[in-house]
This record gives sequence, C-alpha cells and structure tokens, in this order.
Amino acid sequence: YRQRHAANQRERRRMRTINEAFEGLREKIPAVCHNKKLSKVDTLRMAIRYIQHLAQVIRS
DNA sequence: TAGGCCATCTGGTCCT
DNA sequence: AGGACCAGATGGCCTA
Repeated sequence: YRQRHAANQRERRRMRTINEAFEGLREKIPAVCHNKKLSKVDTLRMAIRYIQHLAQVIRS
C-alpha cells in the first residue's frame, strides 16, 4: 500500500545511484569496443584488469 | 531456446 | 518509526 510504494520508490532511487556509479567507472576504463556498452559485471572485471595493468606499469 | 543482463518488488536486518 | 542496504524471486529483452 502506501508504505510499500514509498519503499519501492526509494529502492529505485538507490539503484539509480549505483547505476550512475557504474557509468562513472565505465568511463574510466579504456574503451575496448567503443560503441558497445560494458555490462555491470564486465565493467567490474575490466576495472580489476585495468588496475592490475596500471600497477604493473608503475612497477616497471 | 537457453543463458546473460537488467529492472523491479519484496521482506529481512541494521542504522539513525 | 522510518530509511538504507541487501539478497532472493520474478519477468522482460536480447543474442549466440
């Protein structure tokens, strides 16, 4: 009813902030394929790889 | 058609 | 009490 609806609305807002953060992270990853958007899970995986790569560059 | 990705709803738990 | 966070369930959409 009223409470439930309000909670759902807040949850949607919360998810939106998370998705915006994903969007921000996506932009920091060098684009492999430019037109195709990375999925959330791939964004995380690529970010990990990229950080590892950067660490390697610093080390050498 | 199965599998991956996603948005949404929901109930539980913890924090303010 | 009310909100934030979380994970599970569900259904839609798209692609190999």
